[in-house]
Amino acid sequence: MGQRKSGHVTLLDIARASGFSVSTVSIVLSEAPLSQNVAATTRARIRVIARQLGYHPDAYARSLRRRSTQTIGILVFDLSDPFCIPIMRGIQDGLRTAGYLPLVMDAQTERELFDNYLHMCLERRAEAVIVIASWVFEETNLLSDIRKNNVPILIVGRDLAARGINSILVDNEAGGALAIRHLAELGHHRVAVIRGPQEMCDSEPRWAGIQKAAAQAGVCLDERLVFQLPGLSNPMSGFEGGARFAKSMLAEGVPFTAVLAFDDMTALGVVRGLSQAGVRVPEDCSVVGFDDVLPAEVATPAMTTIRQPLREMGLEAARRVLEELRRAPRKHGGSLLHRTSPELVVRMSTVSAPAQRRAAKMSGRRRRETIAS
Amino acid sequence: MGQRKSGHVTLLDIARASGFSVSTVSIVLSEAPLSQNVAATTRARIRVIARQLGYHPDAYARSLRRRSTQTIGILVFDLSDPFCIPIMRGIQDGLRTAGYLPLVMDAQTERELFDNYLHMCLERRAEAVIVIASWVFEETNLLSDIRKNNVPILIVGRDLAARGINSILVDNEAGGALAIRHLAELGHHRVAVIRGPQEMCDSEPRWAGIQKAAAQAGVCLDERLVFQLPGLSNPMSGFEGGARFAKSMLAEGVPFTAVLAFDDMTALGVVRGLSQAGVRVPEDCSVVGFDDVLPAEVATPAMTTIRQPLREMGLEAARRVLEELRRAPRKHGGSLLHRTSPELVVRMSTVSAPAQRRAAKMSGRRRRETIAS
DNA sequence: TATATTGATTCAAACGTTTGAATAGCGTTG
DNA sequence: CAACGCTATTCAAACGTTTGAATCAATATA
Repeated sequence: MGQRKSGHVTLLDIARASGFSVSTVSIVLSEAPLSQNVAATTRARIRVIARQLGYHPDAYARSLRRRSTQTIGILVFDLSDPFCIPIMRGIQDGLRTAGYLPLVMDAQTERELFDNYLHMCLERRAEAVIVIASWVFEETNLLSDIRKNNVPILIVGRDLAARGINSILVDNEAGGALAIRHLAELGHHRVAVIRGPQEMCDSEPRWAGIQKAAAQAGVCLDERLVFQLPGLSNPMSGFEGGARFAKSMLAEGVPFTAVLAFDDMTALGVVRGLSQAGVRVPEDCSVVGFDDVLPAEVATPAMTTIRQPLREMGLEAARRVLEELRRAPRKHGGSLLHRTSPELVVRMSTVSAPAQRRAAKMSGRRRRETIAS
Repeated sequence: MGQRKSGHVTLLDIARASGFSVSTVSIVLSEAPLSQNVAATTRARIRVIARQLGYHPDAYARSLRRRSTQTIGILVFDLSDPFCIPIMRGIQDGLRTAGYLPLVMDAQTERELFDNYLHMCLERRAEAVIVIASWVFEETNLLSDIRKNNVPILIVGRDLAARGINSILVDNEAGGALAIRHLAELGHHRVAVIRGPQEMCDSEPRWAGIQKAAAQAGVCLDERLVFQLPGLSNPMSGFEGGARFAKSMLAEGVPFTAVLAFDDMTALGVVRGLSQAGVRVPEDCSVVGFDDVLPAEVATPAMTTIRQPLREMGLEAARRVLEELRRAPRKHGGSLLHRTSPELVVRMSTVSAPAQRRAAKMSGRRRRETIAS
C-alpha cells in the first residue's frame, strides 16, 4: 500500500502498476506525437490504470519541463466592486478558448496586497498580466521587474499608454457628453454634477466631456451645484458620498432638476439622499449614473446610465494579450491605447423636465421648494 | 546579454553574475537556515545582484522540490453573484495570514467549467479545495479523484456532511423564522411568499422555518400567495422571477400586506414588479429579502433582509481548511457541518401594517384594491 | 546472410529549485 | 602534530514531467 509521501499519484505509480516505463506512460497520457507508435493495447492499458488511480498530471512538473505555464494573471483592484466583475468575465471568456488559466487575484484596494500579488504573478510565471485598476498601480517598482522578465502587461480602466503599457479604456469624455445631451434632450437645463475623485483618471475627461456638451446644449452648470468625491476607498464610499452630496445640493438652495453622478454607486447614493429628504426620483428629480453595474440595473427606479462595454473590454484585453503572446518575441504592432465607446442606457430614473413639473404638482408631496426650476 | 530562452532570471544567472554557486545563491535568497553560515558580504552581494536582475524564484520549481504549493483552490459557482463575493473575501483574508495563495476560479454556473476547474485544482496541486456553491457540484465524479489524491475539500453554502464533506451553511430554518417573526411583529398577518427553486438546498429548510414561525405567530400563508422560483441560472433570474410573481400576486386578488422573498435579488424584483403596478414599497407593501447582498443595501428603500454572515463563513472555511492541513495526515475531529446564525437587518422596506394603512389612505395613490388587508 | 526498415519501448538529460552530505580552509586544542 | 571544530561554500540528488536519442526485436530488402 506504499503511501506516497506527496499523496499524489505520479507517472511512476502508473508505470509500476502497468509494467511500462515512465516514458511510455507519459507519452500516452500527454498524447504526445510519439503516442501513435505506441501499441493500441498498451495505450488502453495505461489509460485504464491512470483512470483507476485517479491520476492528474502535475502542472508544476509539466510547466517546469515544458517551460510554459499557460497561465495569465488577472489582477483586480477590488473584486467587491461590481464594476470589475463583467470585465473579469470577459477576460476569462476570451482566455478560455485559448486554453489559458486565468489566475484571478483580488487586491482589495490595498496597495500592499496589490504588490504582493504582482509579485506572485512573476513567481507563478504568468505569461502575461492583465490589471483591472481604476486607480491603484500608480508606479509600483514591480513594474520594472515585470519588464525585466519580459512579461507582457495590459491595463484596463486606465490609460498608461504614455508609459508604454497597453491600455483599454472607455471614452470618458464621450460618455460625459452623452449623459448631458440626454438630460438636455429631456429639457433639463439646471443639473447638479458630482465629479469623481481627484486621483481617479476617469474623473477629468468625464468632466471635460460634461462641460463641453453642457455648453453646446445650453445646460447650466452652476458651480454651487458641482461637487467632487473625496476618494473611493471601496464601492460603498461612492454611495455614501452621493447621499451626502444630495443633501448638500438641496441645502444649497439653487434650483436643479437633474443630477449627473460620477458613477452608478454614487447615483444610487444620490437617490437615497434625495429620498431621505422627501424628493422622489424621477418624479421630482432625474438622476443619471455611469458604468451600468448590476445594482443600478436592479434598483427601482432602474437607473439611467452610461454603459461601459465592460465585458467587451475584457474580451478585447484577452484578445490583445493572446495576440502579443503569439507574436513570438518583442514586437509592438498598432496603438497601445484602445478606447471603447460608451452607450446611453435610458431607464426609469430620468424623465422629461416638463413631466417632472407636472408630477410634482399633481402629487402634492413636494416638501422642498429648492427643487425644480 | 545572453537572451535566456524562458525570459526569466534564474538562480544560475545570479550564480554566474556573482561568482558563487547556485546552492549558495539559493540558500541566501530563500533564507534557508544555512544562510546564517554564509558570509555577510556574500549575502549582500548576492542580494544586490538578485535585485538588479529582477529575480523572482520560480514557484513551479520551488513547489516541485519542496512538495508544497501553498495553494488553495477556491471554486466559486458564480462570481457575478454578489452573494459569493463576501464569502470569497472572507476565505481570502483567512488564508492570507497563513501564506496561502487562493486560486480563485469562477465556474460561471456552468457545469462543464466547474468540472474543468476542479480538474485544474488537482493538476495545480491545490492543497485543499473550497467550493462556494449553492447548487452546482451535485455528484461530479471528480469528487472521487479528489479523495484518491488526498485533497481536503470543504463546501460553503450547501450541506454535504452526509457525503462526508466539511460544510458551512447558514441556518436557513432560523432565517426563515426570523423573517416571518419580524413581519408578524410589525402587524403583518397576510404575507405572500416566494420560495426558492426546487434544486436549491436552501429552499426547503427556509420554507420550513417560515411555515413553523408563521403558525406560531398567527401569520396566514395563503397558498394562492405562495410561489416558487423555477430555477436560478444567474443572478438576474431571481430578479426577473420576483418581478413576475409580484404581478401575479396582485392579480390573484387575495389581500396581503407584505412579501417575503427567497433572496435579495428576488426581493428587488418584487419591488420592481410592485412598483410597475403602482404599488409602493414600503408605503403600500413591505418586502423582506434574504442574504444581505450589496444591491439590497444600496437600493432605495434599503432592503430589510436576513443577513447571512458571509464574510464570517468565508473566514471559518479558511480556518477549518488550514486546521485540517496542519493536522498532518487523515484525521477528522469535530462535526462536519458548521451552521452559522442568520441575523435580521431591519431597513426601510418594511414598516408596520398600521402605518401602511395610514400611508395608503393619505397618499391617495393606491391604484389597486387587491392590496392591503 | 548482412543490412535496412519499421514498430514499440526505454534511456537519460533537462527544467529551476532545495537540501543533506561533502569539502576545503583554518584556527584550537590535547 | 593529529585530531577536532568551525566557517564558508559546493556537490549532487531529487521533485515529476517531457522528449530527442537510443535500444531492441522482428520483419522486409538487397
